[in-house]
Amino acid sequence: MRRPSPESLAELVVRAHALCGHTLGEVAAGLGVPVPSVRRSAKGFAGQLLELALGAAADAGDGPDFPALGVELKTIPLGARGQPIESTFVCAVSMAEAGREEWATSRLRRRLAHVLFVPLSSARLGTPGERRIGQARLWQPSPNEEALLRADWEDLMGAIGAGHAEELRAERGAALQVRPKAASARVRTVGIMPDGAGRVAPLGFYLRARFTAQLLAARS
DNA sequence: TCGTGATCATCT
DNA sequence: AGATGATCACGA
Repeated sequence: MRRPSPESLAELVVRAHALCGHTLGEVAAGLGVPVPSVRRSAKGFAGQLLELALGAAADAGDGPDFPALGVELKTIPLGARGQPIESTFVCAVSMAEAGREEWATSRLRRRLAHVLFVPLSSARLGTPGERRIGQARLWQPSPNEEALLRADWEDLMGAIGAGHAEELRAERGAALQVRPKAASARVRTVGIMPDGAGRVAPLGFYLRARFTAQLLAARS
């Protein structure tokens, strides 16, 4: 089912471009993978199918999806007008270590160092199998983009590290935002309260749709 | 249980 | 309509 790993960036891009114009149903059939019939239960299906199709590592774990290339894979749902319509999950916030982590070695910076964005029609426009893949784009943050991400990251992690995670709203941040990221709203994990360690709701970093729209529009 | 893959459901 | 907060599936 899973294709072999690409040996170069060029090979990865060729493979991604070969998928352009095809539906998830077509790709799944080629790999012998069943397509979920219930949309509500199909969250994550697009990303996982493309991992198989492009030969991402089976257990990337904390590392990039393509370890040999240092590249991360992200799918981007597009609305009828071709614009991203959802934010993009990047990684979990290290709730317990928010005060000690540094930008240069941060999980978020590592994950966004080199990304293959694969746009595809939104799940809201059809069944999972009908979703159509678009033109992939390999991206690395420009100095400007990195400065923007860093400023947001330092602001948000600063607040979390100071014990203000519970007061953070999704409105905070220009390119990034933090939002709940858990199986349910009742989940708690070890984090930082104003007076020390405590139990807090886990958060995740997301790229705002208007930020991904800009980077997809920029010329390679 | 947590992190990664995301989208859903609802409120404004 | 767009964004926020909540939720679903899966593997280690």
